[in-house]
Amino acid sequence: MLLTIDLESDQPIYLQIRNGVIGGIASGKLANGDALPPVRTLASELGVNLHTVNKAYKMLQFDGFVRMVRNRGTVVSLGGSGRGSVDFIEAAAETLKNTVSEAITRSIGREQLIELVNRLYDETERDKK
Amino acid sequence: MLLTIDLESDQPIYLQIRNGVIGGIASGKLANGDALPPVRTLASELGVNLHTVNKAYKMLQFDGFVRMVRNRGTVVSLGGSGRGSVDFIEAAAETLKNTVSEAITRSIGREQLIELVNRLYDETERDKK
DNA sequence: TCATTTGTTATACTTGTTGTATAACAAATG
DNA sequence: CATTTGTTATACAACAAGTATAACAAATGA
Repeated sequence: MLLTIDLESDQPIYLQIRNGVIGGIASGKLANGDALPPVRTLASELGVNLHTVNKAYKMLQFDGFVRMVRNRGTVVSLGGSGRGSVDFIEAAAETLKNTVSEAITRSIGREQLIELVNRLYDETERDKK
Repeated sequence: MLLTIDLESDQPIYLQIRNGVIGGIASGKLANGDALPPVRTLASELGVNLHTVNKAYKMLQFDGFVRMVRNRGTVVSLGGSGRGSVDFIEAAAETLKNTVSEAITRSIGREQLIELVNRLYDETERDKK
């Protein structure tokens, strides 16, 4: 199974799908040119509605991870247009800002967060190439 | 003004208030024992409803940042009980996981994210002590 | 004693988001 | 010409966010 979702999660299903695909690309399980399952197929496998998968795919397309072509399917397609890496860094800074603030109030030093970042890189890239 | 909020943000107002207070503590603008404005006062200053502020304060209390006492107000109170630092690290890992995945797909190396973490620590702690 | 302050609780309403359910449409393929 | 696959359009239910009011409870101070 390419993806699993957690209906109990506080994270919306369509975001879980989106993030799962991005995780698959990051870990090398999905490579440029690979086809994703058709929206109806994945929806059926996950037990959710077609629109929920479609929303995730469209977001991935908007962010430049895939291309959707009617009748041909949805294919991993990096390097095209889409939301740029500059935008990403800014968004990441916004997210991390809160994490850092809370870490400081809990006396968690930067070394610990940096160690966490390193660990997550290692875990994600472990099986890659 | 202790806090500013952005009504256009995709982040809920009560979270902006919560995060703003945590940011104030992290940066030293708010110290242990400092009183926060009464819910009605802050609500009026921000132009939002009393319940929105109350929700933020309750969350801060739940996470161990403040104590609310009827008729006495809401006071910064670190070090008590509340959600622990272990929980925080786990939550941070969950959040960072997606950021790291997306960074990898965009060929953003760990050095860049680590640099970002360092920058955010510096900016937050700049005026502290 | 009594008004004030401050958090607490309760009810109701509006708006937007998430997710489902159906159906039909459009283009490429075999 | 049927099939596949994404697209578009409604409609509906459930929930979250935010507002609006009102009343309650406990401590403080005049």
